[in-house]
Amino acid sequence: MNIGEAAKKSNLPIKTVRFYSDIGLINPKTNENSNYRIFTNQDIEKLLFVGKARKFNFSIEECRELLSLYENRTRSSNEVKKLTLKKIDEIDQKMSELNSLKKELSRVAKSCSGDQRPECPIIGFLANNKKN
Amino acid sequence: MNIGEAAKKSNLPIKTVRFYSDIGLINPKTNENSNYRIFTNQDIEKLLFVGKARKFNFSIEECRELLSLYENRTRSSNEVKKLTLKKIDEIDQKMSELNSLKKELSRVAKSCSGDQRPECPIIGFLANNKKN
DNA sequence: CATAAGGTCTCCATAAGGTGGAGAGTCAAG
DNA sequence: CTTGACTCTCCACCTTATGGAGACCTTATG
Repeated sequence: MNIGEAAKKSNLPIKTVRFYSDIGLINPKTNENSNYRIFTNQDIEKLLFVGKARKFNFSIEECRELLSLYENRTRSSNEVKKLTLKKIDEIDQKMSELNSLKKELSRVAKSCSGDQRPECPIIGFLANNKKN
Repeated sequence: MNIGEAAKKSNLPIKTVRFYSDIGLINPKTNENSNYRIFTNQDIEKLLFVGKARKFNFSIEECRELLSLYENRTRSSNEVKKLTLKKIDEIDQKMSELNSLKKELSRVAKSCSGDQRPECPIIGFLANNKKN
């Protein structure tokens, strides 16, 4: 099938499918006459796989890795699990960063009267390099 | 002072200071002879301000806005507070996204034996386009 | 058969927020 | 004067796409 149908079936924008093909995440064949990309059902499966993995915050390179594990019938589930646990760790880290961020911002926001006067503890906080 | 000292004092990489200067976030004077940038203490303050705001997830454009509020002695604290509350909202949203992401990943990771066998529910999960 | 509409192609630009390197100019010390 | 350390500008690259231009292909219709 052509790229339009492939895009529809994989729920990805055409541009994205073309991009994934450009970077070799998938390798559709090429019609020698028209130069059109030709997608198989297997390509669609891979696109769906990648689409999902991307939604789950796996990077393109991780997707590439997962795809090769996906294709490798002799790989151990261990490798896949390791990648997943690493991803969970990253999410944890990100969340705790965001959490402390939020705490500090909430604190300064609370201390700001938010009125018409120019005095603002938030600005003071951001400008103060000595503490915090 | 020159850019090297400015970078040290503001705890930013030289390249970043130059970048901020290029995009007009700060506007150091220029030595006409050497073409070197000349930074004042006020420039350092601004750099520290931006450095901190960036850490707190304010975008460059938001930093630009904050800087102009910072410099504007007649602005109301209201405007600053509004920007901060918006930022807190964004953080909340991001956190809840990450949270559901983590839940799903944890679930599939838990269901994976992580051994030498190739059977892996994670791969199955990512490959399955029909449900979840 | 010609033409029009719609698909597809490649190439380039843009986004954010920088980072890295090349090659040239500047400055201060020995 | 030379050496080394700084700094300059300009360009490319990173990630993950997205948007448009201009050209080519395919299919349907008159």
